[in-house]
Amino acid sequence: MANRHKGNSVKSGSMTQILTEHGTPIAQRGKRSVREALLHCLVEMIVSGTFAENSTLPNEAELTEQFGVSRTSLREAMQYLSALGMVRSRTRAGTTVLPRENWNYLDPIVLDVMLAVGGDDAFYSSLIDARQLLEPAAAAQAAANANARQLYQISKAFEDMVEANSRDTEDWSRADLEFHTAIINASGNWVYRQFASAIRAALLASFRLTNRASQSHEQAILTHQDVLEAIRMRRPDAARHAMEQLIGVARSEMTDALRRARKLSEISET
Amino acid sequence: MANRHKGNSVKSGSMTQILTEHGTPIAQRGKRSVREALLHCLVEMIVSGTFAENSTLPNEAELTEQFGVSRTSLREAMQYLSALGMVRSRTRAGTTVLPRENWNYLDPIVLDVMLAVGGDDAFYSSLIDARQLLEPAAAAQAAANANARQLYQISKAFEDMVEANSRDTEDWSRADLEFHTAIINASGNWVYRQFASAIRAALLASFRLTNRASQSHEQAILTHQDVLEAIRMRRPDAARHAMEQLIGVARSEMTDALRRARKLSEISET
DNA sequence: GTCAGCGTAATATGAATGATACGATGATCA
DNA sequence: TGATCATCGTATCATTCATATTACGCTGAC
Repeated sequence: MANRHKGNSVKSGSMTQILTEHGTPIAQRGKRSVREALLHCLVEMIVSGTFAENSTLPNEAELTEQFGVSRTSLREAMQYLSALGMVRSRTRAGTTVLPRENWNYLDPIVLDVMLAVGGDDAFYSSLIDARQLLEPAAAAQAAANANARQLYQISKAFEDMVEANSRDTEDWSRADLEFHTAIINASGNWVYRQFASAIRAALLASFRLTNRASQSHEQAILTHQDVLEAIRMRRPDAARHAMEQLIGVARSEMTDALRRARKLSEISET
Repeated sequence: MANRHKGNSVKSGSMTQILTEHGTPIAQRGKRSVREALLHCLVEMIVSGTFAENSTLPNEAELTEQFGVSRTSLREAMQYLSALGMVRSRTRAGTTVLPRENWNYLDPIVLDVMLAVGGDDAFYSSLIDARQLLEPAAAAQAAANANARQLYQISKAFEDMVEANSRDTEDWSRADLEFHTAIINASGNWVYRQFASAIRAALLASFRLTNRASQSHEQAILTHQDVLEAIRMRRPDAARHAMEQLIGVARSEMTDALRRARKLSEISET
């Protein structure tokens, strides 16, 4: 699965041009701008290993030809990549892919690709471990410090969840996501806030992996309500505990889903 | 203090050109490349509030003129900024500064500027809160999972600290920093690893704020040793506890230093 | 004959300039 | 009020020059 990236290439005349997922060159992309499409493509190729860590990328001339973009666009995409800690360019030496430990995994683009490529179990368990550490602390801080506006946002998200309960739509996901984001924001800690994107990614992944029964929605609403009430009542310890419970459920759901997914892929391979 | 940024400007003829901290235009910068200098300058102006949140920057033509750089360099810097979540460009609408909650504070450049500009107390307390939450967890994980190479790196960093004890030089800081980084890396959790840069910044800040007496070095070595031993002996709970102690000390040192710094600035203002 | 040292050429990124395309904004007109 | 169009600023492309670093080759001494 790891090497199933979207960047295929096709011989046309003497040069090979890299194509996007729909078989169209980047030049004729859909809605996305050149830079966006190119960037996404590059991130994908790096994450998937087409461009391995510590390897040197083809030089700018080759890349512009392969992708069919101007050098300007390519270089701007490279600047973005270097801000993500994925590449480093030096004159004459070329552009090299940095080791993964330098990558900014919290960037939405990187996370998206990471989830799409399908990381290993360690990827998901790291994510859930981090959530179980951070979110209870954030909830406690929120209970201690949240102002009126922040409390409202949390409550609003919860009400949206309740309302979306019956019609099991995308609204539920959005509200759930907003609930957790609002609590982190209410914590008032900018470091915790940096993780909002990671938690967002974790939730999106779990939504995709687990097809929640609506019965489990009822259960989830109760758990979320515990968190909300504790924060409203300004009881940090209660909030922390309630959030620990909530993430505990999320963890078991996630591991179950992963086990199912793994079993499924094993069957299909035999 | 908030608006004391390095980007001064001077009238020369009909146009104003922005100068760097040494009074030299970016064009004649020292070692740094144009992009680096420009980027640093822009980040500084945004963090310090010269370009306020949600405000629209001058258009590219004006900026190129003010900074004395080409449009290429400016745009590449902008790409980097947009990767940091600090700006967003749209055709015709111009490029706007995004609200702080979107910024990637964990990026070394942003952190550097943040520390240089001198954030408020909430900035530092968030940092230390996050450390107290994350590092004990990372230490526990490291005790459980670290492989031989990772253990060696932690030990090596500790030995460097011991060696640097007498000569109270920069070596101590480097070793201390390496110690904490190595533990986080050994945790095997990529989410925790994203914090390495933040912790690095926190340590650098504390080195600058607190002029540790060498007696406190002796004390620090003992505390660090506790952590190291616990990890070596594969005792997660002990490692967690030892790290909690360590960060507790760091916290009190930091708050003391901040109080002193605040008092000092009050005196100098009267 | 081999290797150390130095100078130069080749090469890839860094930076500047000019031109064109595109899309959003806001004014104009029916 | 709503559709159309002029305008302005970013997006993209093409081309050129500058700069840094690598790599090659030359020379000379041991």
